[in-house]
Amino acid sequence: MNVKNFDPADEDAESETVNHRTIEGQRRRAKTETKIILAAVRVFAEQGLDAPVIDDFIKAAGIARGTFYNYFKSTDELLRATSDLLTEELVLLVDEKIRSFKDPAFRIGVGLRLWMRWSESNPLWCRFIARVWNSVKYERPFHDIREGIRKKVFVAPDPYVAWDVHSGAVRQAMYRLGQGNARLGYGESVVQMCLQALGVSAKTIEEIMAIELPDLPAK
Amino acid sequence: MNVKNFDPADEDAESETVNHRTIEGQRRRAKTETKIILAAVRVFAEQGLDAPVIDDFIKAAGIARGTFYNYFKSTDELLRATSDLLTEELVLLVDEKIRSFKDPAFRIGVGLRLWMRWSESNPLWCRFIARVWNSVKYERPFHDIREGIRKKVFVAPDPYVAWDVHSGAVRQAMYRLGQGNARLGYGESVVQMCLQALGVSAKTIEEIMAIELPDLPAK
Amino acid sequence: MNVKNFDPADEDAESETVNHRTIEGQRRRAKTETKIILAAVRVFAEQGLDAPVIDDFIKAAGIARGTFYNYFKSTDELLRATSDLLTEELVLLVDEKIRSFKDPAFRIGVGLRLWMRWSESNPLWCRFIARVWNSVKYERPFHDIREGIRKKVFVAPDPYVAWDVHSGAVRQAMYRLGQGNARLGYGESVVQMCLQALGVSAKTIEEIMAIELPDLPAK
Amino acid sequence: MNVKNFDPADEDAESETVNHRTIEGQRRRAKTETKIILAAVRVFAEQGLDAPVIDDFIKAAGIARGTFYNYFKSTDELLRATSDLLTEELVLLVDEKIRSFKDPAFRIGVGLRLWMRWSESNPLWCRFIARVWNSVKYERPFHDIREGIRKKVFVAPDPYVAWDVHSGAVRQAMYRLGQGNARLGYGESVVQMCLQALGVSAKTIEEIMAIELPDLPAK
DNA sequence: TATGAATGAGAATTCATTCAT
DNA sequence: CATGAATGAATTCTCATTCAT
Repeated sequence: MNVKNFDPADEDAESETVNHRTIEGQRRRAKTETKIILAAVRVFAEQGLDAPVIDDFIKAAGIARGTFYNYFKSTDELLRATSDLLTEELVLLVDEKIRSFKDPAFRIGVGLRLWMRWSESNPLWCRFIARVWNSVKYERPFHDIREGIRKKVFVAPDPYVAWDVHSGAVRQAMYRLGQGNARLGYGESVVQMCLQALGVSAKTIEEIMAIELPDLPAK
Repeated sequence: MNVKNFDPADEDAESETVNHRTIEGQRRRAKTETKIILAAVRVFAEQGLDAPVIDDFIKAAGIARGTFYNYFKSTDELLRATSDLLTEELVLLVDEKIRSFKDPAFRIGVGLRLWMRWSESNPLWCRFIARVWNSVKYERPFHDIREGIRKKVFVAPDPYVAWDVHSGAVRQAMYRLGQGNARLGYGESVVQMCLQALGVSAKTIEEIMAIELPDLPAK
Repeated sequence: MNVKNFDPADEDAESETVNHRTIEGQRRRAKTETKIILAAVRVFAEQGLDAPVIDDFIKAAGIARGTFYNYFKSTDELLRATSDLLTEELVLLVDEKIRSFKDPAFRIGVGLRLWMRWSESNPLWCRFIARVWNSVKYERPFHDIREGIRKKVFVAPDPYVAWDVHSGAVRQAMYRLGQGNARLGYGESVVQMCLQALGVSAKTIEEIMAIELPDLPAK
Repeated sequence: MNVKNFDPADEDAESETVNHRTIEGQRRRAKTETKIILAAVRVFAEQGLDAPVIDDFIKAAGIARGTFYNYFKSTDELLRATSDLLTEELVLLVDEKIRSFKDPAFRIGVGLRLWMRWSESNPLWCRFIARVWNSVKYERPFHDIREGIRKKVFVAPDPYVAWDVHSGAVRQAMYRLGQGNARLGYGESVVQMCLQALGVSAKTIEEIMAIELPDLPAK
């Protein structure tokens, strides 16, 4: 999770990102490309981001060496595509479910609860996402945090610090879930502490946690 | 004083020679190892943590190809050793400075302030530590957090979640400082938010932040 | 004639192309493997069986460094493959020529005479075979020996001992011929003594030695 | 087992060899040298003759790298020394026990029986000896064979062929015993077949096998 | 003599990339 | 588009040998 830099200028980054994603989504349905990316998820999750070599991907995908180069010029490009695909789905889903909340604390809180629920049922996904964390592009929460600070819903010296603390905590939670040794209810506890970190009052936290979550579609 | 053996003839020239050789050997060994690690710091600084190859290290250290393998089996092992050396120093320093605080909130808070101050003047060090974060052995803060929760100084569902949120936030701060684009005072802000995350009251946070830090020895 | 499928449309261009690619690939693969092995024979001949390094083989075969590893993991594996190729030829030849003899003594005797004649004109081949002796798979002679003992044609406590004595003697003969300092008629003498070792009567030995051998194809 | 060449001139080789051995035996008592050689036996037996590197020997012997070079210039020199030491003991023993037999068939037969008995209780020794076979210097049996042929005790076209067949058979027996899967009485059977190979009559073989062997000193 | 750190030439191995089919 | 054999630069790793202590 990375806010590119400390320059608060690019307000419209979000809409562009969404647009980009949709188009990519279309193009990517091509059978072979999807096959490669899906195989890549496993490979990256198992071996990390630097270790795997092209051979690992083609074996996992069951394609020929040359075929790989018809789709990706390097493992790095594949990594980016994989990361995009895996994030896209959840990001769109979460953003849609929380659109109706006006209070940024509720958007952050409920959004994170949805995120954690998804995560808890996909350790492999967590392992992957924890590894690529700093190159994942997902800026909505940052904007919520900024808005929350402006509206005194959150207590923080500035939105960048708040974002780092918040996203760092979530990333570590992803890592933990990826290891598979988190206790039951771990995700909800993480959400509570993240809200507490943002200075949300105990009462509001309680309200947020009481909201009944909508069902997520199965992965 | 305990004299093992009354007969001085038993300690002949041979055994003294052997002893001398052994000690001398150990000294030389330690010297070379340090030389390699110190050179590695430079190399990692210049090239990043993944790029350098063994050739880079031996050139920087001014040693022979084979000598490298007498000490480390891979660049990864070297990275680990380097990190250990770099961490050890700060860990000892911090632990010593905060020993006198009885309140775990103060130990965590002041300890983290010292940690951040050091970090802010060593971006390279931050890149290192962010990279090897999950294999760094530093358990004192976890014990402080557990104690703090028990004593109701901290508010958290359980110490493991609190630790994940806390350490995740710090790690992300390390990453940010390693990038070199944090604003002035970033470190102190991170500390405040970490304390807030642990449920420390605003007043206590203020007290902790008001404590004048001792000077750290220059790196 | 069996036509699997009546509808010729099922076999579209794609599958034919794939099939063609596969066959073509296999052909090329076999060609390169043969090229490497044939070059290896020369290299082993010039340098002996232990000295040559991978570089020697790739230079002799005129292939790239990496290509070698597409076929063999080590020089040892190459040695084995080379020996297999070289043995196979003679084994098939000998077995075919002696098939008509009903008496195991004649099969062993004539087979060995053919083997020795071939050996005497190929010292290099002898060095090879002596080197890999214990991993050569050639079981026909053992079966002949067992049958011979059962039929009282051979005199031996048990077929395993007989086989060890017999094969040890032949192996040593291979070694001798590989050294290149055997006298004229050495091979025939070895055959006589091997038959004598198996307890064949002088008269039968004489008969076996009197048989005119068919020509062997030139190597 | 190697008779250097086909030139029957060096009649006095034996006495020189014995003399040489005795002197070597004295020199070799030096503690460290013996330690190295004894360790080398294990190493060679386990790894073969080409595979082991100096590191293997110094680890097995528990000495320093440099110390090795105070005694041997190369692994090859060590191999020769090891081979000499291991052969020497048995060779002297056997030669002494059979000195009284006037008939070369009895010398060969009883000598081989002693050799096999020793071998059957030392699989490690067999493995080693099988590997170095062709560089072991032991010429007494060759002289016996030559004498036996001259005296019509043995039936063979010439002593060199007889020697090859004989020594090849024994070597293979060493290999078999080294594998540890020979049946009880294997050694005696090998002796019988070796005598049969040399054309000794069934009756004489029986006599030779009936001789009660003297005890061998424990290894 | 014994030690073991240091050496560096040389050998083994990997792996991204090309390309004819 | 798919295939997979071929490539060779880059890198890793081994190991006999030296030498100061």
